[in-house]
Amino acid sequence: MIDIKKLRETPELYKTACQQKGCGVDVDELLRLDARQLQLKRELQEIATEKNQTGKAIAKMKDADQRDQAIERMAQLKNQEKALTDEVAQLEPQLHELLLNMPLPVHPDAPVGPDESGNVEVRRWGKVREFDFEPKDHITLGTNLGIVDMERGVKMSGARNYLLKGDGALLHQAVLRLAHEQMVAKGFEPLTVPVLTREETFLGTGWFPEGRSQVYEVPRDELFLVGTAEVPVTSLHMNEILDEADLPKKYVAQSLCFRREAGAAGKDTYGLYRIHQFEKVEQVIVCKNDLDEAEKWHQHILQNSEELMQMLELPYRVLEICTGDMGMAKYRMYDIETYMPSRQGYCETHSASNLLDFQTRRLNLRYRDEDRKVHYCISMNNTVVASPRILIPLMELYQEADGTITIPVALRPYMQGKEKITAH
RNA sequence: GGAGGAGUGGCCGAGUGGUUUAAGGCGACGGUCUUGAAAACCGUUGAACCGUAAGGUUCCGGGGGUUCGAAUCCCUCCUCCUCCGCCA
Repeated sequence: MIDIKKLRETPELYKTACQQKGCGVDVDELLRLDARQLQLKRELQEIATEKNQTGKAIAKMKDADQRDQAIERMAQLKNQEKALTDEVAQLEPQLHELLLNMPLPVHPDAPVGPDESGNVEVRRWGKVREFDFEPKDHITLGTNLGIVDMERGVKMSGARNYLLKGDGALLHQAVLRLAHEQMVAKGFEPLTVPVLTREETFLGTGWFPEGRSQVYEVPRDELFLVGTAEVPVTSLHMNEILDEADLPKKYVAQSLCFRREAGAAGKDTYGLYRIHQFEKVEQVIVCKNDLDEAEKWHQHILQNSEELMQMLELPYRVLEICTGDMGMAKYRMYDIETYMPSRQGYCETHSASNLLDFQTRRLNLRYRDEDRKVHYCISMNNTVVASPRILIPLMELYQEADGTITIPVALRPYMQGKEKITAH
């Protein structure tokens, strides 16, 4: 949700944002409805004032005629009020709809571009391994080693489902545990959060209405399965006013994530890349409303994830996402892409977004500063690691000619010191 | 799943249709006093919106209704508590 006051002051800024992001709404229409709505509210307020006064007067009236007159006046006022209220009731959902779909203007340095082709590579780390044998893909490797089972996953749950077994399951847990421990060591507060949450958490974090089709519903209980812990973690303090002294809130949460992948039919159907259920360690920071400070934390959460990739010795690159590819809610966004041999390139494994006060406005998440003034917080988030997607580069880059997989040094403590995954 | 009870400001808590402008207390903040502190006393102490301002409006868990008038009465949803059942 954008700030309607800012929109009134600088509509051009928002028209630009709509253009740059290739989404959004008719700004002039929104302003027209907003002006009408303000006018109606003003008139309603005047009526309410007179109603209040008249109501109080009636209580003190002794004269019956006078009293009847006042009551009749009240009836008139109520009729007027009804007419205006009806118009507001008609106007408000339209206005709300437009506001919900109004994109957030971006950081001045964010690259402008129509789609992913406009994303800008910021840096690369690590050397992509050159194989002196024909490398296998993660499914072939995993199936041969008995650590990945796609067939039975599909048997039980349909396409895009899988299961991990033995050292595969352990490797999955090992990555998550390493990531989680690193974040706790950096001072992030660990949370376990609900993965079934209410609609308002999805609306508040900006997943709804746009991404509704991506989310599994449990209609009987009016709950939804989260696609990321970002939803419950960012919603944690919704409708609260925090103390500035308690900011920033730095949270890390590991959770299951569920995605329907509607509209992705036929895309990335092979392997563990695009699947319905996975596990993710997510970092979320809620800080005060200061652009410089937010930028600092945004870089911080990006760096945290890069450090983990470096511990895992996986080659990656950092992309700054351009306007057309970042989504309406984002102010600035980086992806980390990790090299995946079977996909012959760098593929997204992390996404670091600074959303400014876009989510916090929807969530009504605020803080009180030293002068006791109330402001909306700024929220941002980044993947620490998501598995099994990260197992793709891990298995493929660490494979040996004999079909075994060397376990990265950083993960060995989480796998009973084991160095290699072999068939048995 | 069944049966009861309850939601009022940062917290506790009064308020069963109109002098409520939500009493009173606690906490917090400011002041007086003090070398400093404590105590005592005095004062301040929610949010959103409209308005240049004065001021006004809305909010007593959410939504709807009754009434000239609702924190108060009715409906509904949510949340919490107690007991029973089930359960990792």
